[in-house]
Amino acid sequence: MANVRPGANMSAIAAALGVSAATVSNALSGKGRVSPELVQRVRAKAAEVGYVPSLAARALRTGRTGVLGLVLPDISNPLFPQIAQAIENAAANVGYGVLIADSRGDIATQTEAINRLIERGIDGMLIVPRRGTRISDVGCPVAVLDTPSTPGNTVSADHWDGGMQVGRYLASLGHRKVLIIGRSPTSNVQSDRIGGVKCGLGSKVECDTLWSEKVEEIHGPNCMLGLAERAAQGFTAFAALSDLLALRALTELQHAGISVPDMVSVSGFDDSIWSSVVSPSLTTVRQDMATVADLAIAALMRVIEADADADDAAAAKVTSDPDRVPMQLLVRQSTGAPKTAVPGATAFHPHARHPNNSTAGEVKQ
Amino acid sequence: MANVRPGANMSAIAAALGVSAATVSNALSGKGRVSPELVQRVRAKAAEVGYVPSLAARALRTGRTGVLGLVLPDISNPLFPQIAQAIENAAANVGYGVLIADSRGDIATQTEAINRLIERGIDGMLIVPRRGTRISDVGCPVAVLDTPSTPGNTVSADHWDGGMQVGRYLASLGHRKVLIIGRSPTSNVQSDRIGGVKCGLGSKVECDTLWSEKVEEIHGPNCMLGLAERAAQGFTAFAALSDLLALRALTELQHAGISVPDMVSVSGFDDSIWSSVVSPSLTTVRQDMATVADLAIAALMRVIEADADADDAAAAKVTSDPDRVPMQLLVRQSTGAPKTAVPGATAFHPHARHPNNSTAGEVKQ
DNA sequence: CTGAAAGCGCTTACAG
DNA sequence: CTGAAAGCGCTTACAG
Repeated sequence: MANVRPGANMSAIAAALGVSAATVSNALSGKGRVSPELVQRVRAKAAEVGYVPSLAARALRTGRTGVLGLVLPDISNPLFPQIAQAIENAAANVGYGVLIADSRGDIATQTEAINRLIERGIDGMLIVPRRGTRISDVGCPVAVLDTPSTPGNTVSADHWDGGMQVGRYLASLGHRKVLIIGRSPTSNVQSDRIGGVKCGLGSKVECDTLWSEKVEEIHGPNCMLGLAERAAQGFTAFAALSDLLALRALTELQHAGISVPDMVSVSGFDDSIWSSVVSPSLTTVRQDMATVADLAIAALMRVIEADADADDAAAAKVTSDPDRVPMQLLVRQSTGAPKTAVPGATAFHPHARHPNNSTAGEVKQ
Repeated sequence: MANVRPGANMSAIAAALGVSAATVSNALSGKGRVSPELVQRVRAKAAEVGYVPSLAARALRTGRTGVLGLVLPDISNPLFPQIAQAIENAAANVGYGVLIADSRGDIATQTEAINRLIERGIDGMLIVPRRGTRISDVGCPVAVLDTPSTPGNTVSADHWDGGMQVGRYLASLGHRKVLIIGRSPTSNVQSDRIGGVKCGLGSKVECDTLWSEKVEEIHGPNCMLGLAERAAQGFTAFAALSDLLALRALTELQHAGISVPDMVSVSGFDDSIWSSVVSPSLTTVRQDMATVADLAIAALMRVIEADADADDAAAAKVTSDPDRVPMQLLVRQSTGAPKTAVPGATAFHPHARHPNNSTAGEVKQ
């Protein structure tokens, strides 16, 4: 009696209409050949009694649950909300539910989480893998998200292209000495972004890369990155590979009395909610997560259908090569042309910008 | 054949052992009285063949799916990752899965999302309600998260107490003019936090409240909040009711050349990942989300069990009054004693603080 | 302590 | 175009 269904099941409808349950099933699913007129009556009755199909029964019968699993490396990952929202929506659009699992940064937990999902009988799985994880055969259709250079099974935005847009844009503003700020060289996403940035900057721009992870090994977590010194060395643009790093750069520079964008420019990646709220708002690159999600779900659906028809069994996988989704540069206030005279870190104008920095004038390139 | 189960079901195990399926079921669940020796053999066989129970079949039989629904007002809510992670973990600990649903800030979508979950046969639901939403009878056990002043069915941290800790701390530092920064006066959470802050500050401290929503109505989204002017008026501490607002305050002040915490202090709420990464790192208040989640799940379990035993049917609800979870003040670098001379917004020392602002020395009060 | 039987609600060949 | 029947894999009274 834990169930709160309005009560009516197929048999009830069938009885009420004096037909068989099979006919009700066929009428409702539109599969079997039922007379249009009967279909109408069945539909009407179903609506009348507030019929809600039992997904459990259907799952038992068909072997498909209509549920997908979403495995995240670390739910506290700032990009997670965007991913989860996009996936949930894309799945709902094709009638699927989404069960979440968190691997808490731990690879053992990731395996555990995957197994729990499998035990729940999910029809397919979306995995945002932990860095350095190889997703092996998990025994159900899998789509891997967000690591474009991983071969096979992968759906992702074109991070390299996003990087190129940033590089080109900074070069066009006249920056000649750019510091790229990444977290870890082992991240495929960050590698792709860096490659793009460098390509976009071109060979005439001097550029160096700073890994926050390495600085932290020496100075501890969330330490200063020494950006004031870099600015003094003549770097006029700081291209962070995530908004988290960009925010860190922005506040560190401001803290040191270096005005953004008057003295140096800062940009990020991901268009997280925080990037538009800070002052000055951050120039960033947005990936079309909705499209990524749609592609991932579509790929999964293809495999699931194929699995159901032919008997390819467990070996089936999402086979399409990385689907590429364009990225979009959002130019906001944290970037601008460099000063002709490279500034030291002392003299500047605190009130150089007008207090009203509405983002209404956002430019999309 | 969409199923990838290792194959063996209860009948297979029963056959292999020459016993009945009922016995296998009883042995595995530990319910029926089966001889210890037989239990051993059944367990061994199950492990040997890699038996995975069919949750679908169990659900059909028992009317319980072992799945909970998590309804979120807006997945892009910065607090969502923490909530989702805590809930997923707490649910997994009691053998439950978590299906997510996003109401995308829309109240119609929220209803839709709730219905979708119900149709999937979830055993219970956790709702982080949209502001101003009244969660009526949804036809399954419900626990409401995060709005402490909502009566009944609610589990949440003690936001009022968190506010009081901030207020007391700022007063103890010597601040005598404090600006509270909230988003919207309609938020129950924010109201509670404000009440606490004011109480903690005591009657001798002058304090004013700024609502970002109201400022934005005039100046547009993400506009400046006019904090530099407030600093000039003598406000020395800015107590934001969320880290998002705190970050906005921090960068706006820095942007205007006002040094934090040398000239003014800034604090937030929620301990989001961003608050520890910026410079100076933000003093904030952390709620013990794990405990909130545990309480919520426990309350839900209680109702679900009761529902299964007695036949209280659909009316059953989480009845316990707001469970109170303590909040924890994390003192970081964005707060300090006020300057004796209230500063104007011009002269200050850009390099007053040492570049290495490791958060290792975090103080917990 | 163990087993035979019924049934959860659906879908799917197979007859008619 | 419609129906009778079997069965997905489990659990739960009920006998023995």
